[in-house]
Amino acid sequence: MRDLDIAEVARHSGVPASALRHYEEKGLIVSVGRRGLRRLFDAGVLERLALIALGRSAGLSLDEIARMFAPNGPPKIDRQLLAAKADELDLRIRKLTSMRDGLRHAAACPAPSHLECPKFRRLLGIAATAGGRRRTGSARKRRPPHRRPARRP
Amino acid sequence: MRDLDIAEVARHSGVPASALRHYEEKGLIVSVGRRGLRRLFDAGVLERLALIALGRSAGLSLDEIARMFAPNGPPKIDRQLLAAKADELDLRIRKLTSMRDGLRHAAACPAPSHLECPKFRRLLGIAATAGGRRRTGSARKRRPPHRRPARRP
DNA sequence: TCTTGACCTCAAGTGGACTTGAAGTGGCAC
DNA sequence: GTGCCACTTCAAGTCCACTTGAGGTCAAGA
Repeated sequence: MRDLDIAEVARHSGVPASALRHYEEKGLIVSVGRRGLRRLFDAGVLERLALIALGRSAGLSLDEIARMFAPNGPPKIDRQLLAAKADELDLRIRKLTSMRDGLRHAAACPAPSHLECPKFRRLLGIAATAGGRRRTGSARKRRPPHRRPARRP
Repeated sequence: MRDLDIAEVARHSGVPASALRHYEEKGLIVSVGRRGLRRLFDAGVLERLALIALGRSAGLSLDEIARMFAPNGPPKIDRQLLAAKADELDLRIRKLTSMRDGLRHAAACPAPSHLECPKFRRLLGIAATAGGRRRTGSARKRRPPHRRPARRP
């Protein structure tokens, strides 16, 4: 199979060229050369992109996906990570399912005010406990703060 | 019930004060006065915050949630929006479910390379079609671009 | 009266995954 | 030979829901 230039890869995969460059920068894909300035990719990149799409829709970050790929070789998938992600997904699915059911009910509930409907109130409870801060405040890199000139009195 | 100051609301609701200020700025909650500088909230704000949490975990943006609240009155919930969000959730649940199953399989699959496993390859197909760009490129506000000085030859 | 410290405001930072703009470059058709 | 134009690079913009920092204020306790 002939190598594909970035436009061809974009066309075949549906991934915009800017995203492809971004993936390359992050080490998720590798170009095999150039034609002029233009990147050339091995046809195998399409499979790799499918794999990336898979990871993304499973909720993996690009960094996590990158960790699954050996530097240049074939994907070396970490089974433990996979299983853990599956469990995570399972939890998310269950939360979303109660949300969906609650929402459906709320959309159809005849109670004059939702706050008077016991089902709705239960939903509120679910949201409060199961709902989530997504940002878990974990290990965030900090940058030096900005300064503002002192206010004149 | 006595009015609550922001710290009390934060304590009772689990929502950080900075977020409460943010919500007030966005019009999601309203403070009923001040004690000194300190915001005071009606106790009803707690119910409202539960409602907000509900909306958030259902995938609504703060703006969407704001639209559900009458300027000052009780929540006026848009049943159509709710139903639509429920459908959206349903779709997401289904995607996540195939992902989860695929992931589980991949974690256990004995094939030497995942790419050789038919199940895994099917999963790749799902990811490619069902997977998603979340950013749908819809009506994004643009700001004037930046300029860079011309590069010297 | 003075100190304390939790609040206040405003502006800017943060993460993640890209996208966009401006200016430069080079293969290819003519 | 030359013009086109799709590519290139780099930096900065975008979205969203907050958080953070600096410096200011004031109610309450000592």
